[in-house]
Amino acid sequence: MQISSRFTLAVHIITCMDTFKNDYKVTSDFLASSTNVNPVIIRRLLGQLKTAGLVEVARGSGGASVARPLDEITFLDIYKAVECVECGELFHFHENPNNKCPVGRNIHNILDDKLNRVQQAMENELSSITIADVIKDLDKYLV
Amino acid sequence: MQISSRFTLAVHIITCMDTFKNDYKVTSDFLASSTNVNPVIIRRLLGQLKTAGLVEVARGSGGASVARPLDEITFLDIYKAVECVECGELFHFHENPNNKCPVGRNIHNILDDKLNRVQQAMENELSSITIADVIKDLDKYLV
DNA sequence: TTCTGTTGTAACCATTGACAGTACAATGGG
DNA sequence: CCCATTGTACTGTCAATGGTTACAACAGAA
Repeated sequence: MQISSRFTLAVHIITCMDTFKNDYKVTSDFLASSTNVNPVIIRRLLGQLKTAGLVEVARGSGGASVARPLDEITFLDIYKAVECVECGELFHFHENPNNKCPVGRNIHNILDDKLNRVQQAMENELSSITIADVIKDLDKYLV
Repeated sequence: MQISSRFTLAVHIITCMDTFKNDYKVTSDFLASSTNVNPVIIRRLLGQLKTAGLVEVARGSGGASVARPLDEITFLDIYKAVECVECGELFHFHENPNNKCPVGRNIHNILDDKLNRVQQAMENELSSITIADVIKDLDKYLV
C-alpha cells in the first residue's frame, strides 16, 4: 500500500506557490495546470494545508501563499497535514484476535512499541527535509 | 493511508506457527481461530509467505511451519512478502505533471532521492526487528 | 483403492478510500 | 454591483481490502 499522491502533490503545489509568488496570482486553477490535477482536488488539498497552518488562501480575491519560512515547513508537517492523521498509526491491526490464544491476546502489545519505532524512523527522516531543500534543488535545474 | 493488516496478520501467524509447532498441527483453520480471520485469507497469506521462502506449507496432509531460524526472519522480509512490492515505492506520485512548468518538469527528480531516504529509514528499522524478538517478548507474557 | 482432512484458487460480494468532475453558493476586491 | 475565485456538496469511477462459498487437487491413513 502506498502513501497517497496527496503528499507529493502538496509538496508540488507549495513549491509552486513560492516559485511563482512574484509573477502570478497563484490560484487553484494555476496550480491545477502545473500539476495536471483537477482544480477542486487542489482546493481541497489547500484546505488541509491551511488547517495545518502551512499556507494561506485568499477567499474572494483568490490566490494562495506560503505561511511560514520555507525551512520551517518539513515533509513531516505536510505528511501530517494531508494524510488522515486521526488514524495516526502507520500500521493497521486486524481487530478482534482471539483472547483465548496466548498469541492473539498479546500480539498487539508486543508489536506496538516495535511498530512505533518504525513509524518514528520514518517520521524522523520526513522531518529532516524541508521545502527549502526542494527549492534549493529546483534552482539547480533552473540555472 | 495505512499499511494493510496483512503485515501484522503475517507476524501473528508466523509467531503462532512457532509457538504451537510441538502441540498442534498448525492448519489454516487453526491460525484462523487465533486471529479471528477467515481461513481463506490465511491461506492466501501463507501463499505469499511461502513464495517469499519464509514458511513451508504441506499440501494434502496439512499444516504450516516456519522455514528459517526465527532470528533470520525480519519484519522487512515479511513486509516485502505481503505488501505489493511490484509497486515497490512507498510514495505515490501524481502522474503527468505539466512539463511546460519548471516545477512540474523537475519535481519527480527532485523528490526521488529524498523520498528514497525516507523509505530506506523505514526499511532499515523494519529489518532490525525479527520474529525472534517477538517470541522473546511473548515469553515474558507467558511466565 | 477409497476415505478424509487440508490446501490452493476461482468466483463473487461489500466496503472503503482515492481521485475526478460538475455545480453552485459565498466571498471580497475592483 | 461585477466577477474571478474559493469552499463544498454531490455524484461517479476505480482499485484494493477483506469476507465468503465452493470445489478440485493433494497426500496420508485406513
